Amino acid sequence: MYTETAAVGSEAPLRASERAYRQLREEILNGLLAPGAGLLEVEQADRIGVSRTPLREAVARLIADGLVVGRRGRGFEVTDISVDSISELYELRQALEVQASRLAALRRDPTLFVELREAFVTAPDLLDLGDVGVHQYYALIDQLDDAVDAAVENPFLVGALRAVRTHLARIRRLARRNPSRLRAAAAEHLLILDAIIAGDPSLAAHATHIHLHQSLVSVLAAIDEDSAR
Amino acid sequence: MYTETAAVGSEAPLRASERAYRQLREEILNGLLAPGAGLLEVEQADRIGVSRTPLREAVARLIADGLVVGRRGRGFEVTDISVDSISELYELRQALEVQASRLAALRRDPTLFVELREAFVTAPDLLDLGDVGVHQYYALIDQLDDAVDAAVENPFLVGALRAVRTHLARIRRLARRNPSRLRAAAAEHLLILDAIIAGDPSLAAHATHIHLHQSLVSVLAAIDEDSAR
DNA sequence: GATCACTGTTGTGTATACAGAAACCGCAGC
DNA sequence: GCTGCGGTTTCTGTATACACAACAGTGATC
Repeated sequence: MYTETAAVGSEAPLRASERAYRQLREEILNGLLAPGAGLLEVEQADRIGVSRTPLREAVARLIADGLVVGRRGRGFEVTDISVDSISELYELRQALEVQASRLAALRRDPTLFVELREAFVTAPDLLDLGDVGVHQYYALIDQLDDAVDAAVENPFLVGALRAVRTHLARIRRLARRNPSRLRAAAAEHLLILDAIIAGDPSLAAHATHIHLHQSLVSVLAAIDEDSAR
Repeated sequence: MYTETAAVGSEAPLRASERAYRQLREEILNGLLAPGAGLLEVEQADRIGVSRTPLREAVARLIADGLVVGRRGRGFEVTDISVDSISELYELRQALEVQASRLAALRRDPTLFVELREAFVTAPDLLDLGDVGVHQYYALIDQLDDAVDAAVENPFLVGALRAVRTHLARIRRLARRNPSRLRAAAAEHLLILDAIIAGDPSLAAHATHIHLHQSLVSVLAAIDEDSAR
């Protein structure tokens, strides 16, 4: 469920197992270690520069995260992403995010969300700024996620959401969204924010439902396009 | 280090780390290791009869399960269950089970659920049979859960549900339900089953929502009673 | 020419050794 | 009596050694 990551701010001398975990995780998420790639303990331990003991701990955490599966017999491999698994992930995501939005609308402190709303109003302009703008746009979404998480105040729910977002990050790499979708998404986010600010849980839930539906449709279309190309 | 391989025919020679994991998990779930109990690597490794290496792997998995938290500095401890955390868990559970019921209603093969329905019709009679009957009743609920899981056919969602059920098992120990609640629950389950059999996702969702609401109310009341006693 | 058995190699699973760090205890100082 | 400090002890984090199991390659047999 939630693999506790040590506090970020203080750069204490990182444990070897933590280093191995972060590096492998990073490499899996950004596609450097491709889905289905077979990994061997010794080989990876050697590469990362730690001994097998901490590497094993790292792999155990990755397995718990669902990023890696143990292989019958020998070694382990990076879990692969099928189109089916994307729809499945979104079914879970729907359930969690809808609930989160609902609870956020009930428990939010409006001030933070009002601020975020202002940012989202001007978000579409970011998309004219090229790659940097898109990056800022994604950062804004992360802020929204964080704000919702904080408002929800539920470790179980937030933990489950975090797990989903981990897998989502891999999917995002598969199908880069087009600007028109991002513009539409900004509008949808605005609607969700309005509902949360208004303290209307039902509206927040439905707005989130719609947003995720559109998101899934767009992701699947993008992947379809890519594979047809 | 010998593991009795031939003891049970179907049992493959269990790895030490797996043994340690199962034993610790079991002991946490049935309350033998109380919430907040502080555990030391060496001490536990010694007790279970494995070396520290596999024990550490087991503890890592327990942390991922959320049953255990690393302690600042030294050792680790069993996560404790507050009344707040029960409500929080149910907020997650709501989201997941409602979605699962909805999807089960869409995808179910009716035959299995019709069978289950028949069993649930006579379930209240089990409650007159004392402890054995109650046990059978719980087994029936497990069967329903399994049937829903199978029908949903979504590893992500089912995985999240499994995690929730793990924590649920601990809560069940805190507040044993009274027979009248179990009788009411049987009726609620019947409603859910009917909705799934009818292939009515919306009804299944709402029936599940209600069931879990009642379940939470009853659990909280039971705990309140116990603590007042 | 193909299949099977045997053996060498490689990799995992586990135990253990060692270093560094955090808690504990006692003592001195206020 | 309480608090701050240093030594001691114990525990964790990591590396390494070893045993067993799985795979691959070679040779023998049909």
